[in-house]
Amino acid sequence: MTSEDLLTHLAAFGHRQRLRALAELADGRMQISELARRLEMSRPLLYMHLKRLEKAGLVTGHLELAREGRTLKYFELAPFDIHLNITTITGAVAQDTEGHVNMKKGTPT
Amino acid sequence: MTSEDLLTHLAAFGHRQRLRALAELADGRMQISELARRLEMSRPLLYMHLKRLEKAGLVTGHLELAREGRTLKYFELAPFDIHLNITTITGAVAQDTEGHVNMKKGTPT
DNA sequence: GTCATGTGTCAGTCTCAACTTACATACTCC
DNA sequence: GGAGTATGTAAGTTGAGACTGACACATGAC
Repeated sequence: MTSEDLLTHLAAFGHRQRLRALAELADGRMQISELARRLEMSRPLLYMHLKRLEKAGLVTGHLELAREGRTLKYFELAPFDIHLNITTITGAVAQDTEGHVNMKKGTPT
Repeated sequence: MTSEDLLTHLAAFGHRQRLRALAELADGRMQISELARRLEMSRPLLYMHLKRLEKAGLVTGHLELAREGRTLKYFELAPFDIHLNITTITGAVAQDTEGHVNMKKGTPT
């Protein structure tokens, strides 16, 4: 894991509302509007948080058609378990310095 | 661990320069100025980062008098190992809701 | 048709962390 | 007395993330 990835994860975790959202999803999948009501936050705001969580790979979302034809978007937890210790950190930072020549993606060959 | 504590830790970790500082300190203790030179960042800026790390309990700093009478401040790693998984998060969030009556310090009676 | 529900997004505002520059102090060596 | 190095801090700028409000669209029920 590069420090880039590690920081993406840490940034995703590092907010109270997102921790609460993850905790809610621990019970099972839930649709956005329902989750917004439970967390008592505006839907656009929750939407932003969920996007961030999804980008980090901590949750997954997918649209579904309900019986009535209405489209509902459900989010559910993705499994994760990050050990935050000095070994993880030095490893991540080391990968950066190793790849400092091609820190930008691409140039694989 | 409350979510307050968890967020403090996550915020402390969640910055590239602080990860680099932690990685440097993995080799052993170091004084501020030396560390600033190695990381190629301004001393006040590093100072701020170290304060944040110290507040989260990830590093410890202490002044020392060098032979020449000069005061040097050394920082060294504190042991830490946080498992970032859904159990940790739900536990932290649960502690918040338990104490939601007196989330603010004080007002005990 | 209107009303209620759902999703998706945009244009703003606002707060705070990050960062720079500058200052003060203390010590050593010349 | 400098000049050099160290710590500690304060004032100011800046940029990103958090947040609100409003809009668009679709569907079902009345």
